[in-house]
Amino acid sequence: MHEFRTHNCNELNTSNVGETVRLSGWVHRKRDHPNALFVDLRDHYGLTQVVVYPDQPFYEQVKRTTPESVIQITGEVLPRDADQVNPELATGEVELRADAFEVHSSADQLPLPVFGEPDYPEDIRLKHRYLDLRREKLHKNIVLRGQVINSIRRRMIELGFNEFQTPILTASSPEGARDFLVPSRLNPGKFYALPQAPQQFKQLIMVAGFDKYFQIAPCFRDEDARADRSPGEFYQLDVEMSFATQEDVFNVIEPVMAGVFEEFAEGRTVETPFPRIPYKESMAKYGSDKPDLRNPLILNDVSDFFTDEDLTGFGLFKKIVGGGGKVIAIPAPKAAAEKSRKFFDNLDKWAKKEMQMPGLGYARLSEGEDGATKSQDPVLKNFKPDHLVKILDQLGLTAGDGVFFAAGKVGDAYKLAGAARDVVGKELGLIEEGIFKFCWVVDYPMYEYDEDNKKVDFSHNPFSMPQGGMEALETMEPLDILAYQYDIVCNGIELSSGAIRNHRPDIMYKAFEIAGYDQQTVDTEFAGMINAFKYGAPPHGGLAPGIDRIVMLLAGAENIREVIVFPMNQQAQDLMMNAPSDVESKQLRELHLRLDLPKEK
RNA sequence: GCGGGUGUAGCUCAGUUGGUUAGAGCGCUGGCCUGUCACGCCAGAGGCCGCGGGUUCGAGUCCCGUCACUCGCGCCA
Repeated sequence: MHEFRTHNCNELNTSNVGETVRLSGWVHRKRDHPNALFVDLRDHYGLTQVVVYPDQPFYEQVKRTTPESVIQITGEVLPRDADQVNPELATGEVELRADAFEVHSSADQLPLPVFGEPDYPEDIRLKHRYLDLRREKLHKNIVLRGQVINSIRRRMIELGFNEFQTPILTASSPEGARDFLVPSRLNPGKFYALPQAPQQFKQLIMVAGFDKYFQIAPCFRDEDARADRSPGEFYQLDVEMSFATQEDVFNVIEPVMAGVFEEFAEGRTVETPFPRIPYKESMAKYGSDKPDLRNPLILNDVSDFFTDEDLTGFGLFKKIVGGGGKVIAIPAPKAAAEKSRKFFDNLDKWAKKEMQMPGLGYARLSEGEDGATKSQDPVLKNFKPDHLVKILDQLGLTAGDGVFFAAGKVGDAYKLAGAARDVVGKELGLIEEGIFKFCWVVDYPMYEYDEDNKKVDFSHNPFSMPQGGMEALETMEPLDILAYQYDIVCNGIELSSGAIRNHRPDIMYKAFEIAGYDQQTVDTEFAGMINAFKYGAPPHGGLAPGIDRIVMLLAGAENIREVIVFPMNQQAQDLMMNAPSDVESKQLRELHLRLDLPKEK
């Protein structure tokens, strides 16, 4: 007989009755009765009920065994009487009678219970992650993560992609997010950077002629966390292919994404094909470049209705529009009829508090004595009747409906409107459930105006090919130039960003020139890549869907920590391993570093 | 860096207008119970009410500060 176990805890059934077997696992629950002590024994696979009778010499010892201790039971598999079968359990038709008992490891009082699935404090969960990971939901999420990655890998290999590993210690890049830096011992004063993504490497792999590449790649960015963004590190399905148009990339990746989601959908619908939404349209309709298409609400630019105060009797919005701003309406169908005034006031409060905006206007629509739709709320109260009919007509709203107004500078107004669209949709219960709604967001602008530095800068990825190529760069207004740049969005979560790359040195220099970088800067900052492109580079493109977010969606998790085995907290600390930590001064000396810490408050 | 929320027993939470000895469930310890499977019943142990200051005759409760966790903003080519 095996030293530890002959079966796992999800395995025994009526066919094993009469066999003498051995199980090892954790003490999940105990139920103490005068005639018998029941122990639910748990391992990775499941639960088995062990019954210990009082005539056993180890009876008292088992009774005193603490939950989560690791024990081993050897004994005979017994059938259960029909009225004692537990249909919830795979092993519920049998139980294991303990004839021998051994403790592998006994557990102290637990900082958090394993049994049950209520919420526990995040810091305790993270500090004792190994306990948290024993809990059913989290354990399942992590197993799912492994399965999703296996499925992705299988699909990519079947499509002829080659998986390579790229360096973890690489060079800092001036573009993009803040780098994690690693000091070089052998090169005093110089630093490696952890890759924000294997961006340049994958393009060089194309230049090297490997044609199709993928990698489940670790990426490192020293930026602050969000619910769907872990601090520090995350994984991407990094993909690049040669001689590929944007259409080719879509045709390869869409079935992979849809396939993976279908494989793990468990009854949820995956809508295909993914609609394609130009960036501009996405901003106008959803106030976001990651629209949640489960939400039926569509934004409406009503700025023009507020230009004439004689028609509106409302000066505030006129002022905003006159100053180049926008007034964006968020319809709230049936809200006036079904929700109280508090609902509307709370959204205004939310805009002020959470979004740190001046406020969110609203109007509730009701039927007046003459049968016409009216509003007693400030924004629409003094509208001339004809004018009111026009704006309500454009909004498609009538008595019983509500409407919110986000007003301000163009960027602010759409940002607030987009966020409000999410909140209103949720509050009104309009978000479709049990479905994955994907889209490609396409035609991102190549450049944007950087208000901070008062200059034109790349809006996304400087290595993207501008639509129209060199001619566009030479003839068009920079801010009007689009890029072959695309995102995959699912249920309002940005899953992936990608592009057809700029593989032509001449176009590259020109593109950087427009953003204010001279040729020499390009030559030094992107030396590896720009040099490579001078020796024959294939047209190529790719993308990089976020693995953690894919698993998060499939697991139905609200937070990305729920799909990461050992995540860090919001302050990018690993509470279990105590990272980051102080180091010995010897280590610093070897690295030629001296600390210059901020003064204690 | 900024804004919001939370912080009371090992864990989840309640705690009235500021008023006696701060409670419940789970867990723990002991006892009882003829087979449970979220077993049940009885008893017990367990509290720097996050921390520091203030107001007050009196603070878990009010005020100020601070810390921790978290959500968002900034940031994230």
